[in-house]
Amino acid sequence: MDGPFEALGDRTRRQLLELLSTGEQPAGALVRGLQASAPISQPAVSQHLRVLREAGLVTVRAEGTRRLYALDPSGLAAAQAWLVALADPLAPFAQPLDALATEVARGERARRTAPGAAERDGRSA
Amino acid sequence: MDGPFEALGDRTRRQLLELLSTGEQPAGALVRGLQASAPISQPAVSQHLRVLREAGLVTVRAEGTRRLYALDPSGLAAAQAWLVALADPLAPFAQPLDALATEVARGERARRTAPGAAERDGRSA
DNA sequence: TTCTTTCATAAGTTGCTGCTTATGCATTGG
DNA sequence: CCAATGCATAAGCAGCAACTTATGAAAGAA
Repeated sequence: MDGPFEALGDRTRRQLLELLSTGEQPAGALVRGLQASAPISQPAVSQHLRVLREAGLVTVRAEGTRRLYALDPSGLAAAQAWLVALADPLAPFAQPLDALATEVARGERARRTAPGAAERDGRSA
Repeated sequence: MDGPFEALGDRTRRQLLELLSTGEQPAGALVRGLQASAPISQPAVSQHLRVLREAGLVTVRAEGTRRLYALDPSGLAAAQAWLVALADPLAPFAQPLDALATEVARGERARRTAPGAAERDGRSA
């Protein structure tokens, strides 16, 4: 299991990504976040995070005794690129990443323009 | 197995979608298309097509004794919508389809307008 | 130091998923 | 009519993927 789509194929992992969409979070917070929906063990979450990491969908950063996870835009862009290439017959699957990178970059810029978006960690609202 | 991402999680099914990106095709052509890459049986392909259909990623149309398959844009848009919503903290997962539709539509237009000269103002990547 | 917290890994089990062969059901053609 | 083509479904099986409990390593607190 290596690709982004294989990682995205699991519901629990998608839920993890949704939790991370609010910003960088330690593994423990993610465990509690998932447990709010359904009973799951800490090792199970750790294994899911490993899959997401190897798929390039999240990044990890050690801070003290905690591991801070965050979305990896490049991995998400790769997945989006593939979907965009599918819908567009003009773009073959040679190097869809370029075309998508443009698309994503534009979205980024548009989003940065809007004020107020900086989250440190902390509990979700 | 019901969602689009579950369906996209399989490599063979993604290959089927790539084959369909060139346009509507009968099941038999898809079988031969896959068999060009790796040995696979006709029933296996039929089962994969069933999954894609139930996930809303492809549509079927009977014509005589053939079944013509085609990409289902709505299903693909739904998957894209989710990915875009992820990268955009401002858009919760309430109705991400609207926001994404806009984004995707813009990309479509941009691509159709200038096939090849995409990076006029963008920085190199 | 020892205890606690935070997280990853090891090992083992179970259920689902994707594959196969065999078969059935339409549609077309002789 | 019967045969052939095109595709779906049935049944069964092997492999993997996700889960569990148990354990260990690293960093801070007492």
